[in-house]
Amino acid sequence: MLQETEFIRILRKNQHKITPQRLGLIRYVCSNPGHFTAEEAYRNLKKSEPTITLATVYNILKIFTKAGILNTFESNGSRWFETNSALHVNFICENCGSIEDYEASDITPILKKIKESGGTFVSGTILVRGYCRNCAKAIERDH
Amino acid sequence: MLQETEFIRILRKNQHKITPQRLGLIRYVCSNPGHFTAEEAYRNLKKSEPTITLATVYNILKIFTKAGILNTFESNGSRWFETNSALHVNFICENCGSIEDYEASDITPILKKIKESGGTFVSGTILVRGYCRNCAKAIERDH
DNA sequence: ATCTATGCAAACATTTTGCAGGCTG
DNA sequence: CAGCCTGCAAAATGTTTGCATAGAT
Repeated sequence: MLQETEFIRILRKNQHKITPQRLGLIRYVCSNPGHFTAEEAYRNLKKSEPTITLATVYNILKIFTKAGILNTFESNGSRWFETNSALHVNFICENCGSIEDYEASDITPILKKIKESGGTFVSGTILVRGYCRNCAKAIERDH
Repeated sequence: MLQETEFIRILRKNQHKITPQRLGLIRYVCSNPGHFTAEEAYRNLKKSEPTITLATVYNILKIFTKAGILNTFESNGSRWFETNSALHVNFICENCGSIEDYEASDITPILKKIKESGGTFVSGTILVRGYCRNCAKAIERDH
């Protein structure tokens, strides 16, 4: 996987050591390109790194986020992570909690305004709430 | 204040009683049109309603949000509220924590895509992180 | 009079912290 | 082998819950 070596490169550049736990998380995010919480990553990492603790996962996730490997946002009482790609819409279903990505190519004008007023962009998240197709259908049926 | 009677109307329509605590929160949000947490609202409401508790504030905030009076999002470990206006950008400074609004007139195409795929829109939040003008300047000075 | 809302305290969930020992570079 | 990282336990933070009483309609 190309991304794996790229992520290692980024970590090394930022003077971070490549521990088995960190490598495990890199592999997890490379093979699970969706959204996940610390808890989910923890459960998954335990398979390859049985001694790992949640605190370590939080620690690693914070480092990865600062390094720009991950993007993070808060929703439904916990923090979510995703591989950091272009600014896009996270559509969160109010019923089943699923998170779905939508492209948002038309966002750049917003960032321009912020820069014009002297601000510096670091990261962005667009959260849209509603009911996903499946839940919208199910709710309609209940009427 | 025009909004005050409008908010009361909305609550009544949804079968919610107008208690002094709720009226206090309505007045707070009408006269403080920025962003606030439950804790901040609590501190403010205590002035006029000294017996109020945080739990009640949370309760009221949830009701107001469901009724569409408030919009809510999570950031920096806690939940934020704002009077629900058009979908806009919340620019959050990573350094000082300030939240600033930016217009986002060009968002509608995104919602269109969600509707086209069968989803139902409820609410949306755009969070952009970076450094506000003041902090960006200060950080630059430190070099 | 009815039924909902408040106030209180305790529970809960998530994230952070401090430190001793272990491992990477 | 120096310094950063992990694992552990405990603490801190923010939010929710259950229940008895008070209050709005």
